[in-house]
Amino acid sequence: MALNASRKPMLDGKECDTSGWNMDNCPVRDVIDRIAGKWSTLLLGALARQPYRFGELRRLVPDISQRMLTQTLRDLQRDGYIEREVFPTKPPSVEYRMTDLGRSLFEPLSKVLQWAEANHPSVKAARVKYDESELA
Amino acid sequence: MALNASRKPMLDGKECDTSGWNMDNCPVRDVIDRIAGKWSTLLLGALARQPYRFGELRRLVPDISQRMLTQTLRDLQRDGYIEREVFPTKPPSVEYRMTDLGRSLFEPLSKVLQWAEANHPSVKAARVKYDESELA
DNA sequence: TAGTGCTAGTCTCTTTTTGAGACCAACAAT
DNA sequence: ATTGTTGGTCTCAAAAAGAGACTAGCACTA
Repeated sequence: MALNASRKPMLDGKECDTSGWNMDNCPVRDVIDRIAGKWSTLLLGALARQPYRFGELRRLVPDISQRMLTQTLRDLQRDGYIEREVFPTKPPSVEYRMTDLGRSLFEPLSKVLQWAEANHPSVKAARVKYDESELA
Repeated sequence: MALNASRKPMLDGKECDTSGWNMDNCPVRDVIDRIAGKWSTLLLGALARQPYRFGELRRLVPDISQRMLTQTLRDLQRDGYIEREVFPTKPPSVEYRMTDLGRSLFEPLSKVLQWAEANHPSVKAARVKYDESELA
């Protein structure tokens, strides 16, 4: 197959698809960069099921540091995906729960998660194949 | 609203949903952690449209360093989402194109991207609201 | 024929991000 | 009196990412 020499921009009518992504005026990056963090989807997945308290989330995701848990929760809250409520119990307890916006996001996001679970074997196979061809 | 005191695990039948996410035996994290990178979705979005060469991608995403472009492309290739083909032209040129697995992933992923574009105003509004309540 | 530019990277250095773990105050239970 | 629990913050070390110089071989130009 030859290298496509006549490479035109190919703006195929769909302006809202991936056609306007050249620079940083792109709103998609602004949103995606936040939910693309290492822990964001994980916490969103947990809170999509039910509300959790800080310590519960920490126990649920054992390999997250308190620092990143605090920070990620704050970022998710700032973007409006989760809510934070403080209860005046003896040691004050804090509950995190998903907002409507968060649930609306998690709908398409969960599809990606389901894809990941379903296609994990294919990805692992691709890695093995790549690594074998590399060490040659 | 009171703090939900009787907090049972609430394994509601759906085992494949977000119920098995407690530890690192989770295959979802293994897949998601790779496509959750800062540049992964961006490059996937570009290559979903058409194949591109290294320099073209660099020009398309001006604020990525060559280092991260190389590395991200390699990671995406290793997981089987994209292919790399070298053409023996005078200065050798390299073309990157999406695989069937990559296209299969991009189907649900593009839904999240569409969500991001559609709900960008809501997210920006949530940020403003949060920042205002913080500086108080 | 010397100079310049193009290709797709790599190498090194600096800056940013993340992780590990100590520390906090108040109150409950032992 | 000590220990544990709450939801964090703070500091320091390690890892990751960004910036920019550098490479080789060939084409084009002056």
